[in-house]
Amino acid sequence: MTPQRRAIIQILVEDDNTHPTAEQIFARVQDTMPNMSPATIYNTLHELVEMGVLSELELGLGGRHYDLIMTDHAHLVCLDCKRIEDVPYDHGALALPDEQAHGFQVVDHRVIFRGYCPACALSPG
Amino acid sequence: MTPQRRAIIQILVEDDNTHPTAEQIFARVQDTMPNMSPATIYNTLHELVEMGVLSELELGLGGRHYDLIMTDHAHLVCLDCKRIEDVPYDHGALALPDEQAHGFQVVDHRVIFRGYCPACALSPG
DNA sequence: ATCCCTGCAAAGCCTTTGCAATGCA
DNA sequence: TGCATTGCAAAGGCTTTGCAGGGAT
Repeated sequence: MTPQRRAIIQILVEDDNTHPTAEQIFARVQDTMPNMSPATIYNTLHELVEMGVLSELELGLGGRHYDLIMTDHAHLVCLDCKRIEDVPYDHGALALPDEQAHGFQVVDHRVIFRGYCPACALSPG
Repeated sequence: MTPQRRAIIQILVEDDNTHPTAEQIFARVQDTMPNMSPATIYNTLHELVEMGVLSELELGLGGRHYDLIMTDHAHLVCLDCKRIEDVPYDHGALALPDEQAHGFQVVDHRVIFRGYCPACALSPG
């Protein structure tokens, strides 16, 4: 547990629910540790994912977002401005029937709702 | 409708359910049109997505996969070998309650089941 | 003749890698 | 002291852009 890792985790805890990308985390961490390298960010994020503390999300927005694992939830994304919201979701609610599982051991599933946020629904573009 | 577009569409129709990436399509199209440029692939795919013929999938596998829109289905991915399977899924089955929608106009949602295919479940790594 | 599409080449963005130096335990 | 971690710099993969040539209508 190094200062670098503490700083990264702190950003994730403070900015919970912004779902930052590695790049955004990198940008923010510059404030306190201006010469942290990208490699450190990526290393740390991967380890935290490995440890099960973070989840890495691909939401169809063209980047990888990192999310502290707090509770069961799905994501709601604005296809226009890329805003991301958490929504409550019970992962027990949806199961893949055995006969459709192709013999897979299913470990989890993810749900993404896509649409337009209030602002973008009014003025598309 | 140019020969290039026909070739790309044909690959998608023939290889339905392999969910190729742009790169994979690019590689395959070389067989018949060796000097098609990447730009053409990407342009065409984007247009087809725009037209609603294809959907672009980010499945957490680190690339963008293209899928002919035939029928309602979800995706099942192997976290190890990255195999992708279609599974039947009724998109009417899951709805986001208004009070959780943050005012969004929800247009659709996507479901990804994650797990390990039979081969990878036996010999992980 | 016009306009859209193509190929080419280069740049771009994000991420990963290799290696030497650092510093934590 | 020893070993994991860091920073740096460079490379890598994939995608996008700009521009000029070419084909189709």
